[in-house]
Amino acid sequence: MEIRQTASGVFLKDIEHFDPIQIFECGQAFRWVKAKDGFLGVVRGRVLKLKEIDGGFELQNTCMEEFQSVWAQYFDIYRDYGAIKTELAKDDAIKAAIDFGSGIRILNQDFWEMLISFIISANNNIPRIKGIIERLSFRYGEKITSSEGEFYAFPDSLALSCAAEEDLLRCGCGYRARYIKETARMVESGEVSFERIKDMSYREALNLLLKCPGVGHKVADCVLLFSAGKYEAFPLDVWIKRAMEKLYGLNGKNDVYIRGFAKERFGSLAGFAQQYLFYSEISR
DNA sequence: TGGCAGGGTCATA
DNA sequence: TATGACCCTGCC
Repeated sequence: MEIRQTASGVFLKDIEHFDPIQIFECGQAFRWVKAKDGFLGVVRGRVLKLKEIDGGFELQNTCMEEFQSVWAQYFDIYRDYGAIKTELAKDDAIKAAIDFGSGIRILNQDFWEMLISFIISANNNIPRIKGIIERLSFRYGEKITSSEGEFYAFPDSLALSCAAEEDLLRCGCGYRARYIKETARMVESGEVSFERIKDMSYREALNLLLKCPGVGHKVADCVLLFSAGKYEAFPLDVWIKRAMEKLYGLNGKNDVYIRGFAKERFGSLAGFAQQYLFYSEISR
């Protein structure tokens, strides 16, 4: 892989296991949109454009310094996905899913944004989840003016803890409005924070997150996997259940059993397995 | 055009 | 441990 500064950004050449469509559509991110000549994302108060050119990818509206301090970690650039896939593919059943989503990477996203985004995701569909997040950002987030136009950052915890429930309802949050407000308060008070979560074991972190209203096992696993590097997390949703039933004959087994099965089979790589299975399943 | 299902969670029994 | 309700809206 070669990384170099260009006039318009940072160019990545010969990067393996990297497919923007798969990365942005494997269920982990809600704020990337397809533009006419690439992808536009609002990430940590910044707007990034990702464009495929000359057999590589250019990250526009950024520089080398910011690449090293922000984007390399965000895109998980330095992780050896080849090794992960080789290890997981020892299990024949998941091989096809890995080949299908071979360009997936697990993004390192903002803890607070993931927490609220996945509370919103409960019993909801993806287009609507994205719409709610956009409206919350527009209503409560900082405006970002970039060469690509005007965007709005994801609102901070103070903004949402102070928001009127009525206004959250107007953004389309529905019954999740009070969960968002209360969880925002818990984050604002420091009761729940990335600082605490990051140094905890997976199990401890899970138990802390479960104290937040609107956060069950699945939502907590998403937050831990997508923002805290807890790769043993295995978010178990209806899609993954379907995939696991088909691949491993787990029909009729309950969530506890399926999670135990995944832990046994995928171990510390369970989160990566989940992403390959999810993307493969929703793409059928 | 109406009715269903949707990246689950929570309360109740 | 198992059901049903739940805001709202895409989508068939």
